[in-house]
Amino acid sequence: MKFSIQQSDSASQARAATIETDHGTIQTPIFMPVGTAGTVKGIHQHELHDTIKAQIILGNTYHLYLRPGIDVLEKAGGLHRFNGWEGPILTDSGGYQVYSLSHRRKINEEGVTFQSHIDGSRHTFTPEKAIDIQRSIGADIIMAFDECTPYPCEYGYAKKSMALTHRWLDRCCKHFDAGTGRYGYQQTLVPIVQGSTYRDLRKTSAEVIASFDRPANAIGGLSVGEPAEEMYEMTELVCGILPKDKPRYLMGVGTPANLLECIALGIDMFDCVLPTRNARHGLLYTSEGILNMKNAKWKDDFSPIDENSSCHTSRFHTKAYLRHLLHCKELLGAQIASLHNLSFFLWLMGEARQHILAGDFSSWKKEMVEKVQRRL
RNA sequence: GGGGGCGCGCCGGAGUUGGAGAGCCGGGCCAGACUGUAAAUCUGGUGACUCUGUCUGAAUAGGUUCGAAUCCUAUCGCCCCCA
Repeated sequence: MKFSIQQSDSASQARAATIETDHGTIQTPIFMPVGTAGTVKGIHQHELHDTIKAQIILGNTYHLYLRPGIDVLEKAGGLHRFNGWEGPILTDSGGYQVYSLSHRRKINEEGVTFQSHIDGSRHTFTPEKAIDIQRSIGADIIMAFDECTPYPCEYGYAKKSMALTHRWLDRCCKHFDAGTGRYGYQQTLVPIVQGSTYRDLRKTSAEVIASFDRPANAIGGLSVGEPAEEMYEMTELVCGILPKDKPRYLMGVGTPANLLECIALGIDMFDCVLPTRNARHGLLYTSEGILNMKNAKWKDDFSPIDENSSCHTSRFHTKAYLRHLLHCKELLGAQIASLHNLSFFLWLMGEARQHILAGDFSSWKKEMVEKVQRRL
């Protein structure tokens, strides 16, 4: 991985940069669509490439390990070959499932034993195993195995959990550095800052993570229910400690406004299920604001879904038609809405980059944050 | 034409065989939630009103009764059987 900054914003911590991987170059700031089970739900690979202009997508270690299974992915020649996405892939390590599936796992020093949400079978994920699985999946960017803590989280627990995540990181790095990629291209391990919403823990964690001196760094454990202001506060604090000359990835964030605010704090990479999940549930993000496409008021509104969209489909189809599809639970409704939201998120990142390069990011951001939060 | 059965909420079903109902389960409809995806999911609302309460309500109109969705009569509608 090679990180090059083209332009740093003078009025904020925002920067426009590139991340080079063996599967292509990523222009930052970037939003990475989430493809948990080897697919960005409802989106075809050619749409990811041509319409949405995705530059990198996610996969998930826990989910891909359970299905289709690592043996299948290895036989396929890795996830890129398996799903036909030729760009870069980042895999989450399963650390988020420690949080989201907390009622079906047990955690100890060695690792985490999950009881499968599919068939109830038990599977132990150690830091070493999480690395091995991600090696086999063939992700370009591999995440360290961590514990994503819930919110709210008691100070004592947050501190112990953070220390455990740090010890696991040490094991991840040793195991990763002792191995090699299976498919002939470079893989990069990225460590994750934890520490819940406590300033002193976040500071400590950021310092520890920075000291590992990996090619990129991530911030986890946020956007789990805390107020946005707390998320910004922690992000700002951590960005002030993580090295400037390496990409910073804020995991699981967020809304369009969250993305813009966090770009200003120095974040380069984001991922979030919001654009795809909310699309399936009828919520659309546009440059003019948020609209719930299922609302009765769109019943006979024959104007385009979003006349300003970079996505042809959103300019071609009407609100009334999309509302109809969503009400009927027609698959095409979820597809169109997902295509729209992801197109918007990627467009927004592209605009942010252009304004950083042009030197007017901060004024543009202020105006945009207000617009994207309006309810239409 | 004769005989039998059944009519309650926007729809379907359950239940009610003289005594408690704005009320069970689905669906629809109306809103809301969703942030490294157990999520095409989940939550709430859905008679009216002057709304912490009050009123109306079991096809329609009468009747019996202390009391009727329940019993009786008529009318209307739907379903089944016979001709």
